Amino acid sequence: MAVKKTKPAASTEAAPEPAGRVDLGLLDGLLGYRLRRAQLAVFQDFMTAMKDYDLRPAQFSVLAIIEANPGLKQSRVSEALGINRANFVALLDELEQRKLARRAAAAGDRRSNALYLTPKGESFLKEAYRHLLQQHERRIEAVLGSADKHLLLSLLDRLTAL
Amino acid sequence: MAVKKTKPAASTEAAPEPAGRVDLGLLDGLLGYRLRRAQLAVFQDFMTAMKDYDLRPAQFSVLAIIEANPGLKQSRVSEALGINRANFVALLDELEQRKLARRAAAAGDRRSNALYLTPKGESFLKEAYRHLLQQHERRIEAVLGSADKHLLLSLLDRLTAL
DNA sequence: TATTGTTATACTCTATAACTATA
DNA sequence: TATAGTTATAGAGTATAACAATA
Repeated sequence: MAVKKTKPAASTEAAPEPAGRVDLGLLDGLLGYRLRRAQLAVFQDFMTAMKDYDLRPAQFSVLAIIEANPGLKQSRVSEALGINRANFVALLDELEQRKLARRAAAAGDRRSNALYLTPKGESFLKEAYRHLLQQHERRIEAVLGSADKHLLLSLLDRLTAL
Repeated sequence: MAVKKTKPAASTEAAPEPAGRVDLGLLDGLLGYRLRRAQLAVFQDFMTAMKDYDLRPAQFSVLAIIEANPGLKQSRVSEALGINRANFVALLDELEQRKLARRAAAAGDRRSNALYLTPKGESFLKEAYRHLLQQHERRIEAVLGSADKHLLLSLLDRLTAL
């Protein structure tokens, strides 16, 4: 972000700047390492785009699942996202306090909660998603292109089935 | 992993099992979500393969960087891996206690530590990596194939540059 | 007996501030 | 003044155990 230091000064004492690039060694061929770095970069970009909405990836995913499956039981939502049901409680509490989602009585099972978006939650999610497409996914397609993005998605799905 | 429940029993009361699959909704097209699921699956497989070595991904990455860049300063190692220098201290402490890596005086700067693998660390890393190739990367190539794995690596690199 | 939502708890990761010794 | 390593601390994310209500 700042001005690039050219640092051409040839000093007399041994080079104070260590060396050129750091060699990744064995890490270079490991898929997990490259996957992690890419995932961190994408999540960072996601959070930058959602900063004004105060929405983290996990929160967005909960809203998206509820929107697509209104009335789904709490346990099924957390399970679908791979979130421990105990940890899901506080996550949902916050969305409920923000009036984006709500817990309702589930038909036929008084132990369960059926989850729904509030009208505010519906419009909030739609607008957040629109913004996400314009900012975040747009930046991704700028470096990948549409064809390679879909190619990447299919490659990732094969890994998820590991 | 367990036996697949066929559950063909047609009960009289309304279907107790909610529905078929959960719809991912907006999540389906989001690259970040798919990336995260794939990364989690790959890290899980990595940890399974490294269970007997008691080596987590971050620990492996530190050993790999030091092996490829012996004598590199502590701050440069943590920086190369994107690990906060404050958090790197305990990580390195453990590797040093296990006699896999060591801190040495850096030539020309008494503030810095130069990092090296111990002979034990060298052979430990080599063996862990050999096992990783045989178990972990082998399973990955089984679902991806060599060509698609390299294709995936190049796609991921473009994202990391976001 | 088993399941749903919940609380409590602990352990890992990550992020920031501040100290020390050096530069 | 600035940097390298360190400590302390706080916040997320994640995992397990146990409880009450209900099935």
